Amino acid sequence: MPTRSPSYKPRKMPIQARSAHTVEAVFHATVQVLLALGLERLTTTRVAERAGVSVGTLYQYFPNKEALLASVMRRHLVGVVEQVEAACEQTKGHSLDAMVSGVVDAFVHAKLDDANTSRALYGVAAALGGASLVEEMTQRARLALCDMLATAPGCRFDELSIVTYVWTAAMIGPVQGLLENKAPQAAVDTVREHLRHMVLGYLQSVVKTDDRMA
Amino acid sequence: MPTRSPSYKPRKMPIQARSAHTVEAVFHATVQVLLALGLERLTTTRVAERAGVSVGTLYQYFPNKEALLASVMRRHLVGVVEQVEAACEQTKGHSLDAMVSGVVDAFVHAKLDDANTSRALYGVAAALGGASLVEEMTQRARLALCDMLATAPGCRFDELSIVTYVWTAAMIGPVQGLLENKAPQAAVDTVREHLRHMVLGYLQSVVKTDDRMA
Amino acid sequence: MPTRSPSYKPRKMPIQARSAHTVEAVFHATVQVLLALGLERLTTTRVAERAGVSVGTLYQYFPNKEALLASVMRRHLVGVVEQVEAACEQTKGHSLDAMVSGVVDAFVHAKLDDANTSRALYGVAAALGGASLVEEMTQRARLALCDMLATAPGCRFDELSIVTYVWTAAMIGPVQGLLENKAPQAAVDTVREHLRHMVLGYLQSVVKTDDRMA
Amino acid sequence: MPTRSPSYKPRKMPIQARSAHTVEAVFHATVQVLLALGLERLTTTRVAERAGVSVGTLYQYFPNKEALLASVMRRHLVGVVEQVEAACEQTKGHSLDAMVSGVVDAFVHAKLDDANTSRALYGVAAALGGASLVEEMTQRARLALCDMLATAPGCRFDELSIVTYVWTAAMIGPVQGLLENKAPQAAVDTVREHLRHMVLGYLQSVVKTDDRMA
DNA sequence: CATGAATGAGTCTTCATTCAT
DNA sequence: AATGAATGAAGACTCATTCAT
Repeated sequence: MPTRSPSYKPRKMPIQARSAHTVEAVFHATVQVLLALGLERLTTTRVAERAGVSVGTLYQYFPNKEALLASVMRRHLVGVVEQVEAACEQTKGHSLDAMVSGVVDAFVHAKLDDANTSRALYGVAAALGGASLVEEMTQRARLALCDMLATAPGCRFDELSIVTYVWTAAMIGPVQGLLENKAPQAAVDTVREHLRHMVLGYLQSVVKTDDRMA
Repeated sequence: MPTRSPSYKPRKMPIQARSAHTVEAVFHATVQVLLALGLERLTTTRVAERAGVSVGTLYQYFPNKEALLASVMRRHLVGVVEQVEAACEQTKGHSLDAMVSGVVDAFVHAKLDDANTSRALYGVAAALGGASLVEEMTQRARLALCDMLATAPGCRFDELSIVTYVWTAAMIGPVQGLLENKAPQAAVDTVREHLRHMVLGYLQSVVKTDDRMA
Repeated sequence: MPTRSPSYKPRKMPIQARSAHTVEAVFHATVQVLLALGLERLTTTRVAERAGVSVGTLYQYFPNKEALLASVMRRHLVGVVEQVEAACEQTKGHSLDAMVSGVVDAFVHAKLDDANTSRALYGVAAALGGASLVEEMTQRARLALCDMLATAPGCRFDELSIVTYVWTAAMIGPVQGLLENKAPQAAVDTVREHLRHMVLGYLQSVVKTDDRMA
Repeated sequence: MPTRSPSYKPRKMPIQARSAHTVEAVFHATVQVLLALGLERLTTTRVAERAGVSVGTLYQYFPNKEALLASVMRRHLVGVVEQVEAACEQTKGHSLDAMVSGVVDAFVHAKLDDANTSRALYGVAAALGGASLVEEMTQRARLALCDMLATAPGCRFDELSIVTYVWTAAMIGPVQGLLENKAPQAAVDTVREHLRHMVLGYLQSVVKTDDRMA
């Protein structure tokens, strides 16, 4: 019987690569099943099949169904939030108008870019009891918005936390509807334009402008 | 206060009233179970128990679980939409500001007034595949908004359907969050105030004013 | 408070007439439901509905579902057996040929005359545990056949009970198939002709003829 | 006989054999339950229990209760039909008498050999709406009979399809009764003898003999 | 007697999860 | 690590039967 080789990380790359590939396949399969059959009929077996692995393997990577869904959700949300954060970072110090355009565009773009996943995940959040995941991501976004707004030249906001709350919460609905084709004429650009107007109009009506002298 | 009639036929309850009472109890129980256990663990048996009737009875009034949920949903949505429609009707011909205040207040009021149901039903819509119910009610609300906006003195809106779409879709998120205590400080009045500003700011930035004088 | 009138049979006729009418309606409805939905989906409620009465009323006339089915079954079988018995009676003393023709024709006629009921009841017998009903009716028919065969001039049968058993059992299948359109060409007359040949051929090959001398 | 290989991987049972074993157990259990409790009280759970597996396992092999019953049915019918087909094949070119004896004996033997299953399945066909299964198997048998009869020396049959129809349909009843002990004296051999006489008598009375000589 | 709402035990079927191979 | 057969608790829904009106 040969002694165990002392190398604790044998074939590290290939194995990790395989893992990564499997996880990727499972994520993709989850979205596919969600899209094709809905959350109601999403079963772990079905996902595994679609991913080309066995259920057992799926359970090697995710402790249970809920964790799987949460993972998919998290991945999507992180992607969206990161784009929003980037937009916030980039428009720091610019005009309110530029900020709003940047953020709204980033959000719409992030959602539509990954439209299938967005659509698939609609409804999953609610099923994930508490939805603290969404809460967490929303917080991150709001924090970024806060930081950005603080750099708006000549602007000051009372109740900043409410402002970011309303902004984020109000922005989601119209975009979600876009994904479901509930928006009239499916005019993505038009809706984005309107969203910009809405948010900008909102901010302007609650901002305290530093009076112009000095 | 009239004395009770001698009740010469002591039917415990008129047959029709009994039915109505049962349905009412089931509706109420559904919301209770939803609130206490969530959609995931909402069983028809559980609902029936909570309602103080047998499953069989429940199935005498609702063909299946989905129909039950849809009924509860519809009832709630109709209630909300009707209040919005009433607000629209009442502010016809008034200023944009009055319209926005009226509608926003009506919506917030309707939702918070029936807060438990609202909270309970969050997530149910998604589970009701297609959710054409929500769609239908949203249409009604948007139609009412159209009619109302058409009477705003000196105002004209291009893309009215988009305007009502964005308005309704944007208004829902912040209010829903309010119900879930996701809003900071839980300041209902403040959020309502902000919503008014947001919608008004939005409308003003997309309206074409008849600058007839000058 | 008037004393009970001593007449023990008040409104006898009308009531019995109503009863008879109700029973009739229920019988008819049972067959209809059986034909339309099959035994599997035959429910007492459904039968009552179709009969235009309430379930409660149905249960006033039949103690339970099984009894209802047994009643319908019995009625049908009695009808058929009686026709066979009559045919037996009428051909007593005639030739074997005449007997066979008489019985086969009577049986086929009885079944096809009440074809809907026959079709509907196929399968019910098996569900009526034991099917002692069928057994009972078959006995009656066989007894009649015995009596009749005993009068066939110049014929004697060993194992008469086996003969009647085989005769009855063999005759049923082909006729049942006729009802279900399983017979080729749906040629009722041809099948009947063949049945006659079959039974006659059978009897002739097992009969002991009294040698012709006087 | 080779010695068992050292079995270096003591799999309790090769995976395929396990499946086959499970299916076999379920089939057997179905018949047992049918015999002991009847179709009415046959539950998938009950069958699974009797088979020593869980319901879930049963459903891994049969999509639903109906399919299970149909499988058991088909298996039985195929077994019977194959024996009839074999008998037909073997008596090709022989005398009518030999043909009839061969087929009748084969049928009776097949049924009685698998008597439990036969008894159990009585009544199942009717519950399997449409019962196209029985129809299908009957067709196979009739086809074989056709082929066989075509080789009877000096015999020609008009309406061959009717002949095979009547033959098969008539043969079933008496044998089924035998299984249920409805035949008097339970004299299997006697009934078989009678069946032979019946069928032979039938065929002789409808055959057109080539009276080539004379 | 008629009615039909209520009952609840009993069925079929699904699916998350485990574990022997 | 991978596999996928096995598990069995749980849920949706039905329906024979009863009984208050």
